Amino acid sequence: MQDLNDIYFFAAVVQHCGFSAAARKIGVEKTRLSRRVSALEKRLGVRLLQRTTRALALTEAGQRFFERCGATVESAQAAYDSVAELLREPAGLVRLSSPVLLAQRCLAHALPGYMTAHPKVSVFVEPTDRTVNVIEERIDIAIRAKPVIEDVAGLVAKTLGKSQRVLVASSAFLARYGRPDSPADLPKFNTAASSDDIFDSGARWSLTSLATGLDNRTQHIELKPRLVTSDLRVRLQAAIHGIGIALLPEQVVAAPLKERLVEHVLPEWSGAKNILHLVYPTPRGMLPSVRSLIDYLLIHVPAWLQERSI
Amino acid sequence: MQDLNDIYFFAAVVQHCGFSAAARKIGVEKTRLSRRVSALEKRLGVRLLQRTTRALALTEAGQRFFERCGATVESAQAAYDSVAELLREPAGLVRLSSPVLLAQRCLAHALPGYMTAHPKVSVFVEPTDRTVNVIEERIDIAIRAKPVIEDVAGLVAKTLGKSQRVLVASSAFLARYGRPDSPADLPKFNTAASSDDIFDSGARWSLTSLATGLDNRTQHIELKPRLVTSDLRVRLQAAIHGIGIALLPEQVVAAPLKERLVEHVLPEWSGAKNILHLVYPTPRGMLPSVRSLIDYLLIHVPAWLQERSI
DNA sequence: ATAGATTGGTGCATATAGGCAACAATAGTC
DNA sequence: GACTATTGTTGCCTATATGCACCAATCTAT
Repeated sequence: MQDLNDIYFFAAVVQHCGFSAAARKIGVEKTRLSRRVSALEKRLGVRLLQRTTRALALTEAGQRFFERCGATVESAQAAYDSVAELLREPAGLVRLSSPVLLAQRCLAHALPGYMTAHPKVSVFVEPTDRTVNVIEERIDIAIRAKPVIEDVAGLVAKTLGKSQRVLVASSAFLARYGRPDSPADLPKFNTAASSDDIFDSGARWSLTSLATGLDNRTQHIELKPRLVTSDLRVRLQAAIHGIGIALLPEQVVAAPLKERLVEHVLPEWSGAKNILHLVYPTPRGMLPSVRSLIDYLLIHVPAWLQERSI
Repeated sequence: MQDLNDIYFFAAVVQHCGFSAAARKIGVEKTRLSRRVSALEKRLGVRLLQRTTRALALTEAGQRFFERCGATVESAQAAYDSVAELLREPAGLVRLSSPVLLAQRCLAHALPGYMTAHPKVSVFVEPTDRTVNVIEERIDIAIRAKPVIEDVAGLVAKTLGKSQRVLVASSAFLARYGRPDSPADLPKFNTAASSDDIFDSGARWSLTSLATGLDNRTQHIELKPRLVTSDLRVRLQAAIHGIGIALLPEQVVAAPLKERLVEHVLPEWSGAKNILHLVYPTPRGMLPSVRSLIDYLLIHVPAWLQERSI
């Protein structure tokens, strides 16, 4: 492959009818133009310009070459312009991953406001409860709800809020298998756990007593869950249909509790709080579109969390 | 303006899904690719690639940029290919200037053979008796008929043949004004001279005696011509119509002499021989098309001159 | 004419970019 | 699960390219 810069230099010399004129226009030394064009001719093995001290004329080869050069330089300029446009203002596509329920209940209401404010931005929402690989899956911003914020190199995390997790099960399940008296009883029951709860071969729930008093402490319970999935809705449905006891965010179970589809189990104990947070690649060279959506989410998601339950 | 090579390097990295793979494919050091892409990102102010040690993914900006890069690189390749095609074989346009009469009588017959042999070559013939400026007028090959071969820097000259120049005038002219007895008589007569004969304010004919003997020498005659033109046909017609005495190539006057439109004047004296020659720019980077036409002309024009009179 | 300004090109000192080797990090492998 | 191979990156040294000053040639203008 040849040197593409020489194409640009040659085109400039032709367009401005001379080395000196071109040098002044594009702001480089004329000696550079002279040498680059000479090198180009040498590599091509053809004279592109017939030059006397004063007159400058294209050869046939130069004419042909120049006709294509224009397109090349314009094309390159278009490439630069296209990213410059992304930098000037929020524009282009932003890929956002979010837990399924959050996407359905919060983002669905919050995003329209953002998109109206930034008409040139398109947003792609990937609703998933998986812990997505931000880099490989080309996600610009991931919203995650996990008990701990993982510290991955090259990624930045910002907390949006926290959500209590509580134990629930269906009335039918409790009627049939009884109720646990304490967290230590839980391993005797069928449970539906999150993939994030998995430790070694089993799962672990860290439960904290809500009761004010001496026993305000945490117990780590090892389980052999009957169902494991990262999907909240699946775990909720499992609880509703009597598969087992599930540990779910209180915002998620608020409505089912009200409708008596499930009821609290060990209500004085709660699971480790889920920390809802944003994750995005290091802000080196971050686009305005991504920046603006992060800023928007940092304001609106916590606000939304406070005024409603998910 | 930005660096066009970086576009190529970036496109290569994306196309081959990695720095190392691209480096191997296009034959450069991976370190170079790494540094060039980094520099490109720095100049653009955006991250184009999200890179971990193993995975490589385009950012939104990188995606946009890459979409245009392809076109740019292909366009550049097309530019190089277009001249490479001219170099591979005789092809493209060759611009040829020629004295008018030579073009009409010789080239008209000689060129078809050349063009049949080289179907990809187009020839543009500029028929003119002017001494064209080869460089400014973008002439690839000039055929000239002049007494002396000018040595212009950057141009090469090749002799095709010589043509005697003889003095002619119409019978009517001679009947009316009489005949010169010697070259020294010529200034008394009206004459039609070439632009090339002009010296200072007047014109000069250098006449050489053809007679074998002691007076085989040259006389330089200063004239005040009544008509001056570079066009042979105009001078010939001037002679035929009795404007004055003209000094014309013998091939040019052969037919008119036979038809008795003109007759010889001072037949034992002849003008300085015209040297018919090719002039073309220094063969540094000469195209096959030009080279082949020069070669063809060097063979066929002298041959044509020998077998016929112009 | 003569002088001045401008053209494209060249020699030399320097600044920059590229190549080699080594590096941390990771994926595959036995 | 330790090991190997490969990834992208960085330090250092050299080769290359650039910038400055100057040159011959040429056009312009008084």
